[in-house]
Amino acid sequence: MIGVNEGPPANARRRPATLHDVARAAGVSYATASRALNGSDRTVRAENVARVHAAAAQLGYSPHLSAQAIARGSTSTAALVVSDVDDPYFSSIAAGVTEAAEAAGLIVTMAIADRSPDLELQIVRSLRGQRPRAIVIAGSRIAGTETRAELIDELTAYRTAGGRVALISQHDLPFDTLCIDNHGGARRLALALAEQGHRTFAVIHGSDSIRTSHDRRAGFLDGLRQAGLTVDPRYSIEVPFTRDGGAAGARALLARGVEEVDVAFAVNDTMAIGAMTVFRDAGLTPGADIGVAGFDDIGSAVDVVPALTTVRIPLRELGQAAMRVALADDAAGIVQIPTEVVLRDSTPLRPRPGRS
Amino acid sequence: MIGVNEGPPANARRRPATLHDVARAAGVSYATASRALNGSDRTVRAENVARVHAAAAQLGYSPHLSAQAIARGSTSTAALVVSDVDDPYFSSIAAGVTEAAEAAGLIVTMAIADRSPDLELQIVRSLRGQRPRAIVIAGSRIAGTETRAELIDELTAYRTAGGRVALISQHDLPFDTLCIDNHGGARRLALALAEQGHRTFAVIHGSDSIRTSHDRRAGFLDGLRQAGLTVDPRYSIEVPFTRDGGAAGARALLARGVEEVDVAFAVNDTMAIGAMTVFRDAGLTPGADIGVAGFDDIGSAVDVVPALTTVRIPLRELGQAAMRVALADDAAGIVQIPTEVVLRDSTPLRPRPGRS
DNA sequence: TTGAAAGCGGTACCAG
DNA sequence: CTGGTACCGCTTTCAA
Repeated sequence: MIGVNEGPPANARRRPATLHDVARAAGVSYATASRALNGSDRTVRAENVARVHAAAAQLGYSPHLSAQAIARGSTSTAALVVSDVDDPYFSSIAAGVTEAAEAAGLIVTMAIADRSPDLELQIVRSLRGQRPRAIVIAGSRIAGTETRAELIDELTAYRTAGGRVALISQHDLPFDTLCIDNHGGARRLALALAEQGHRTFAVIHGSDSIRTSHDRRAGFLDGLRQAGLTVDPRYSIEVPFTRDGGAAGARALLARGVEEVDVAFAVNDTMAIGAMTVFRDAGLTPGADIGVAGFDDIGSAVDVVPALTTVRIPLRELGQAAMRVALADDAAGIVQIPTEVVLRDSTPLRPRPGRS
Repeated sequence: MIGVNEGPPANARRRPATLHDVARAAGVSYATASRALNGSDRTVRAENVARVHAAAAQLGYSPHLSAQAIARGSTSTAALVVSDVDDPYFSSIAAGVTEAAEAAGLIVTMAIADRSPDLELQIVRSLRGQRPRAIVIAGSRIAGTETRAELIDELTAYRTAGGRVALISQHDLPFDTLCIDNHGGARRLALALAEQGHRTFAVIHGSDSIRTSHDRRAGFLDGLRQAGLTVDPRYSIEVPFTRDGGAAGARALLARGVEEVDVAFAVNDTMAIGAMTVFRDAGLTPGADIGVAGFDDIGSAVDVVPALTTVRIPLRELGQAAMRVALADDAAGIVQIPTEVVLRDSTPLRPRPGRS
């Protein structure tokens, strides 16, 4: 068939076939082979196309993407930065981002910033070298970080060079941003709970320097205020923004006496779930003795018992939207992602009897 | 300072700075700039190094990784293929893989095969063009897939060209593979449950064409056999290998009558959790009226109520090990990843009273 | 220690 | 429609 019979034994470690090899094997010129294989406008005789493809298959040719990138001046890569894939919040977003990227024919490069602004900056720097078509960053920006300015510089340089960036939930940076309506969602949650008759609340939250935590807490308090209610400062507990933080918050709450509390609102679902476990271990039945609510609606929110009342964020869609915004030609500015209150069994329909 | 003052307005869309620009700005030659910035052996006068670095910073220079890759003949990328990131099993693995890759200074490219062997093949093909240093594939291979041979071809070509591959849990392919001890883990689980006094079991499993499901079921039956027990075929239920599949399995079980069943073993945790929810909705208390056990020990296994008895796989470590194996110089063959039975509250310490 | 220049694998323009 | 060839951005001999 095709004349390829020189070379070392079949399974030796061998330099991958180049376009040159393919062209020679097919008996056509370099340029023709290129056109037949990856050319945009096909002006190659059918017979030659066939020969080239046959040769390529025979040789196991795979176009060198880096070489293409350099020759074409653009890559087929998009980059994603998350704080931690092994967290349902981020993994759902990552799934969405990846879907949208693959739909656009892009390979996605993922980096994990491990909740460290320093690492995040370093990652963006190194990612920039890849010349991805877009960079999507999902993470909980920490207020007043020193690296903020440097991150902005880096992203600005990237964008100036033609790159596109989209941020998830880091409002205050000058780039297209998808904002979750943390404040509004938490506010509506508070109103819904007040409507159910709950009167006494605890808030288990992270540091106010974590914007997300701050906004959710503020929104919740706002909602309560709207309903003519407040939270006793004793019941406002700051802990790490994690499952174990939520558990610690619940323990702190127990120590301060929890008889009065109708509902403990934890600013994210994993914290709420951690808290629920602690309450249960202390002999309380969540949803009966004490209500618990979270935020995010991660997958397992429906699998815990009782199912968790929360504020739903369409995480996967959010990820998709982020990549689409990044890839779009025109700037999107701030895109608000709506949230939705989901009342489940972890907050009883009525507060415990004997209350006002 | 450094003489850069031609060019369009500052924030226009501008071609990213090249090494050439940097060299000119620093007043040194192209080669010197290269050496100062990314050269391995530094034989550049300190003063020039400083000038070059200053110019690079000034210009926001970022080395073009594709160009480096092509010039050096090797990339700084590793690739990961998973079935679905938005699944705690895979996201934990992905976290581990990424950790190990970043530790090795590699950027990771992640693709999602969506549990489709076709897509998986297509992904590997396209990934090969990236010339990653290693490809790690985590997915549940489906027996007798037509694409199997093509996948082997593709990976073989990749490896022949100097690439390294590691597979997670797809025993029968001729590449380094990390195998989870599914059979052994399930067997030991069965023995442990038998030891607790349980006698009647149900198995909720996926299609036998899913290797993982098959092995776990077989192992479980083996363990029971060792304990002189069997599973009534009526209680062996085939459903999709997903959470909803588990739920469906539980419903089927309820329809067949569940009074006799001491423990329902679902071949993975998400299935078990789905089943547990169905049992509860049917008025049964998991862990009291019926035992439930799973496999994997995903993060939420401890947060469901009752906490789930399962077989623990060190998922994150598994991911790390996979990348390390892939990156290592010498072939590892088959690496067995041990599993560990974890008895929790979802399987009561003793079977219900009134049983033998 | 430095500069010039030959690649690396492809793309795309320009004549034939 | 096809072949020749000038790049793309960077690394790395090879001389100077």
